[in-house]
Amino acid sequence: MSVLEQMKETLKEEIRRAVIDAGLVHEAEIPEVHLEIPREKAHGDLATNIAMQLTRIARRNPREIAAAIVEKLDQGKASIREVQIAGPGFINFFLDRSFLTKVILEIDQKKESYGKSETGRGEKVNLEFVSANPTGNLHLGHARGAAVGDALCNILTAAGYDVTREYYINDAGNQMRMMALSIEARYLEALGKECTFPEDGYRGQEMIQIAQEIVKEEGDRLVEMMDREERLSYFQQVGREKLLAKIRQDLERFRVTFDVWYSERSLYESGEIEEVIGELKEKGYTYEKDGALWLRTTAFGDDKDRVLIKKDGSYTYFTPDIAYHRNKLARGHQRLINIWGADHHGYIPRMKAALQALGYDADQLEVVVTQMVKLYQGGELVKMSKRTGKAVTMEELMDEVGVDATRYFFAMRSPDTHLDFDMDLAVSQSNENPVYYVQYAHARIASVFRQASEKGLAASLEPEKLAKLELEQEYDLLQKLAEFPSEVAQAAEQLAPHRVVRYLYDLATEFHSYYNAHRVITEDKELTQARLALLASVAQVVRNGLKLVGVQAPERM
RNA sequence: GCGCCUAUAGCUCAGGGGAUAGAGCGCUGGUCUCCGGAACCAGGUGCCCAGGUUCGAAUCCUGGUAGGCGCACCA
Repeated sequence: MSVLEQMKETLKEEIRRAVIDAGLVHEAEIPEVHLEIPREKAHGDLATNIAMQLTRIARRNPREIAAAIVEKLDQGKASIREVQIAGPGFINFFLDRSFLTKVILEIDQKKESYGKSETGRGEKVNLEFVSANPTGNLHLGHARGAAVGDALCNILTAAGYDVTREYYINDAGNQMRMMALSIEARYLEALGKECTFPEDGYRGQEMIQIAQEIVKEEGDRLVEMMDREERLSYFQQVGREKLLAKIRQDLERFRVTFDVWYSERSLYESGEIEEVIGELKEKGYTYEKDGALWLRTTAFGDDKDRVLIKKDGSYTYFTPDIAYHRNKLARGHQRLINIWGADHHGYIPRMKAALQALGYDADQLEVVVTQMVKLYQGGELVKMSKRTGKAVTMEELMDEVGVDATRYFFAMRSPDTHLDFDMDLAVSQSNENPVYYVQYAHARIASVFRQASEKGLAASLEPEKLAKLELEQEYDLLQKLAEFPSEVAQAAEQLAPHRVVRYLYDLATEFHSYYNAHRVITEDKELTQARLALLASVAQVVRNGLKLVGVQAPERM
């Protein structure tokens, strides 16, 4: 637990005790004590609304209640410098400044671990994201999913969850055949043979490229292959490998890696699909109609029942997916988190229904839906079309915008905002671009340290020296640094990576403001050493925070 | 028609029961003998509409309106 968290716990306990001592209400009636950081600095470092919450039970006006509580409070116990009653009945606490310099020691001690917490208590969480079909390259929307998913994994891990990062490979089903047909057409085309492109084929450039590679590697020997099915199976196999390799390569460049790449096909091979159908039948949630096997998902709030086995005997996409989710749970994950694009959100109720039919709790599956991304370039909306395969690929995005800016821009917004991605802004190396603003804070500090070491100066952690940090802005910075672990924990609880980005931006703002107003390296050696210690802490937290969202913290830029 | 997401400043977005609703961009003016000006400081307008719950609503509920996305024996 961080120093701030410890202090808050102590203070909460102290408030509870004071409420009881004041004889306001019975112990069992006390609601949970909330401590919040007030927006307004004049309202102290921490505030509680407990007096207002108690109005109904204690049947007195909140300011009176607050006064009674304050009277019983032992201020020394929780590093409190001053207590005020304000507004409708808030109790505002002002912290003892010396307490806050402790955060510098804590950061120095924990280094890259500062920000971690135990709120997740080691709970096993499976986070599945991207999971794009191996039928083409990754695009804009996948990039958002990758940025959000990876940041969430990092944040949940930091908050003490045991996270498995997983990619589900849809390598079975119709789309794989379509992929093979598309490559076949491109292959024949590359050899100058007559062919018609399949109507719903994949028209992306990558298909042409793969076909050309195959021509290079195999020549025209596949044309001679008498058995077309055999040929298609070859294209399917090779296409899968090549496309998957490219996906993996793009993701790695984007700094995203997975613990598990789970193949849909393996569920066919292991018999788990048959198994799960058997289980659903056994539990009585299936029925036959029109030659198909249905799952009664309406029993769990879905709009309509869903087909498991089509009348041609094949499975719908849904069926292996049920087996897959069951598999993830069977592997010991208490919690499943999926990152899905908005175009799949209609799928959520049936998946939750299926899990309930299997006897699981609907809440064990949480789906973070990332809304659509609109790309703007030169002030114009960049049009995309799935049908023609014309779309901005993740690779192009990385080439043009860069990984840092792309990841920052996606992580910066709440997943459920409909995002306007301004490429000109993301590319611009100017003050308009928020990525550089945060990175610049880090580079600037690194620069100060280079200057300092030339002069033989280094940070000092001696309490007498740290006590020289007496400016209001230094105090604010220290407090901001102290909040970092709970910010991360909150981002984890709310599955909201943008909170971390927000925090970093605010921290950078406070730092830049401070840096502009005060010199770090001065004639006063002890003060210089103390300020260097403060800056080292800021740099460490910026680094740790950027790491969570997958953005680099440069020493120079 | 039904479902999900969204609606906050000119634009892009935070805030999601509490005290005077914030930030960036853009606009205007200012800071620089000094550690990196990709910086800092100052200045303006705003919670889609109507009801309801509450001591208190931008926040929760209901009903509208507008936009996005879904509504397959496709994946």
